[in-house]
Amino acid sequence: MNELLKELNSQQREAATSVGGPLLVLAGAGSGKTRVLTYRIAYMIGEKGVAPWNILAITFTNKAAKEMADRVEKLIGETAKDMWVRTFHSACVRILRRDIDRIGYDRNFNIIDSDDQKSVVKECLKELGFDEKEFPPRSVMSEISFAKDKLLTPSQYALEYGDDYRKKQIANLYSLYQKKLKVANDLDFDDLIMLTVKLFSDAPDVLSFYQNKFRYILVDEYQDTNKAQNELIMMLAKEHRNLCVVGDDDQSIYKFRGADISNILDFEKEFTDARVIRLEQNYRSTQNILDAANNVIKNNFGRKGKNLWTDKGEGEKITVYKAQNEHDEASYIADKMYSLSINGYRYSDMAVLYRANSSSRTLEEVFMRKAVPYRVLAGLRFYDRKEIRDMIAYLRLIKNPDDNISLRRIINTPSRKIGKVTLDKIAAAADREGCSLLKAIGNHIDTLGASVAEFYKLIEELLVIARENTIPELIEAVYEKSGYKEFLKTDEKAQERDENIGELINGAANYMENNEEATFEDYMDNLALISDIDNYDEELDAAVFMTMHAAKGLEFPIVFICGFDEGIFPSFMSSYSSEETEEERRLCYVGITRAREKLHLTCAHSRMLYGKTSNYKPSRFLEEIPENLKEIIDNSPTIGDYEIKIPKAVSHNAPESSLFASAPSAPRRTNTQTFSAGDCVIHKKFGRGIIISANSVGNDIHYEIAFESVGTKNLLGLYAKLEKGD
DNA sequence: ACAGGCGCAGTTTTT
DNA sequence: CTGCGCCTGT
Repeated sequence: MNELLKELNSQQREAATSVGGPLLVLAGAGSGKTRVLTYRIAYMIGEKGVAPWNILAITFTNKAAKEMADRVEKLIGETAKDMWVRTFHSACVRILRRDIDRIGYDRNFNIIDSDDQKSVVKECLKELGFDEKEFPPRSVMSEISFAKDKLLTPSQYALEYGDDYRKKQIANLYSLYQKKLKVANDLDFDDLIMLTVKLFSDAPDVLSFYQNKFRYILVDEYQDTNKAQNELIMMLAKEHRNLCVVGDDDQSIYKFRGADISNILDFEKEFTDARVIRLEQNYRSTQNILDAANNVIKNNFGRKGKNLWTDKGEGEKITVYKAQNEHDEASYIADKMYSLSINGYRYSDMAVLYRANSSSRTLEEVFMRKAVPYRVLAGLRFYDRKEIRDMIAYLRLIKNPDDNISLRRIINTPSRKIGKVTLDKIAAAADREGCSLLKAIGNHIDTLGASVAEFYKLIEELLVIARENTIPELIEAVYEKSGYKEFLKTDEKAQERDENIGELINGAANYMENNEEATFEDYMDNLALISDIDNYDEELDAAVFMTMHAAKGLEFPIVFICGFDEGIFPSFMSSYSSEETEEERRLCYVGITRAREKLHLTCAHSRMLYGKTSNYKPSRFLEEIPENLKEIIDNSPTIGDYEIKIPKAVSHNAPESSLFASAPSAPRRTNTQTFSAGDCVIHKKFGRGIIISANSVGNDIHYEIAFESVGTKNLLGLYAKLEKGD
């Protein structure tokens, strides 16, 4: 154990070994936070004799939970399995499954996701006669979510905000929404937290059971907690007061979804005897990168204050590229990456970060054209795909036949000719008789027509199958007997969707293999909470594009951040309040500190947004980085250029090539020699090879070349500097 | 019940 | 410029 502690610096060691009482660890980016947490747990169990089952470690994502559990297990072995290392939500599900009946709910609840939430909100809007334009479902959802984050019930919300006309309406919607969920025995993600808090306050014996169980509590990413989550932790920690929270106020970037930075800022007020430890030594980046980050973030008020340092040395300057427009910007990035790849970097060492996902489009176009390998981390997650969500809705209805929300989703998917009129009839009956939709169908089976009767029979049949078969078999049966499989055949993406459902079945089989004791219910909880399959393929050698939000917690040797323009980053959406601008600045801090060795920041003089081209000023965040840390490459048009070229060209829709052919960043044609299939060529890095194919791409030629030493590569003539071999 | 056309709005996202 | 939601016509 003492050997282990030698691997920590003195602050880290102090954080790992201060076991009793409240502790706040302010862990700067790249300061070895996860290492401290895992060593701390190992130390508690190994040295202090703390029982693993007395430990609760809370994270936000499943990925983080899994990583922490794995690392602790590596340090101390199997016994680690007795700890709870869970996300807020999965811990709450486990608590609620045991005791939610104490507060008048059914233990067999289903968990719905935001897509279902939205359809319930829409139902509510319709029933109350509200206009979707005046009350966009998205904003109603987030209002309800904020209410729950603040632990406000519909009536408390109405009391608090009822003076505001709009909020009064929202309160009505919230109330109806809640009623619908309750009838369907569904909980949304926010309910999981809020109801656990309610359970703890209404049933003190349950609370004291968990207080006694979890004598040692650790919370990661504490700056991301909302009020409800904080309250939950405070209730649990109150008795034994062994609470260690780890976070970085400068990396709080989730206010928009309810994170309350005051939880971390006020921790010392909550616990006046709290010990505070700062981890400021950074093991990730060069000093120049850290100085840039420090200089940006110091413009924020209301922070705890921290200054990252490293013993790695200065490193390279930060390159700032001022592009003419977004195409030029993307070309710069692609070209730079290509030349780095020639100089020994792997593409997977490089990332492009941006403020909003929409930025990926131009990047993709340019990278595609230049044949620079990339992948985009965003897009649809596996469980968000329509076909998967439909299958899950069937499963949820089977698990909990009261689940009206799931029933509505699938009663006419695939089409069974059950439309609005029939559904309204069913809903009216259910309302009258105070039962679920499916029960109402059962009660009136003879009057609702053949297709409804057939649907009812289908569900009954599936309920039997669920009782007698394994989960993969059940999903298979749902897929076939519901007619979904047949229905997919007419879909344009038939094969892909079919494969996805195959993947769902595989996943279920895997889950059951790894969790032999698991029930259908456990599997469904797992589906609801582990909503993204980890398809991050580390092996694939491609540059990765993602938002700065998505990059939190990751690091790359080479980082490009694009869109450093006022209005883009910081986004004009956040220009109304200084609070929001500060959150943007924290996002900038997160982005910069992802880089290990080299950072490129780019802005563009003009860019097209929403179909309109306009001019932009460089981001204030660029100005906040001191001159001596930056190396500026200015490719923005001079005044003369700008007046002569841009307006005319744009207004006449000139082809891109005539506008930008002379852009200095465009690769210079140093070698106009071209080759065709069968020719022997020599490449500076890959050596001798034979051209397999040559296809012109724009004004360039795309070669597929079989090299003697490195195998087949795809290269572009303009970049590859090929010479004739013999 | 569904396809096709129009009009409008437009960050970030885990569970 | 997109994508989504509503409306209309079959």
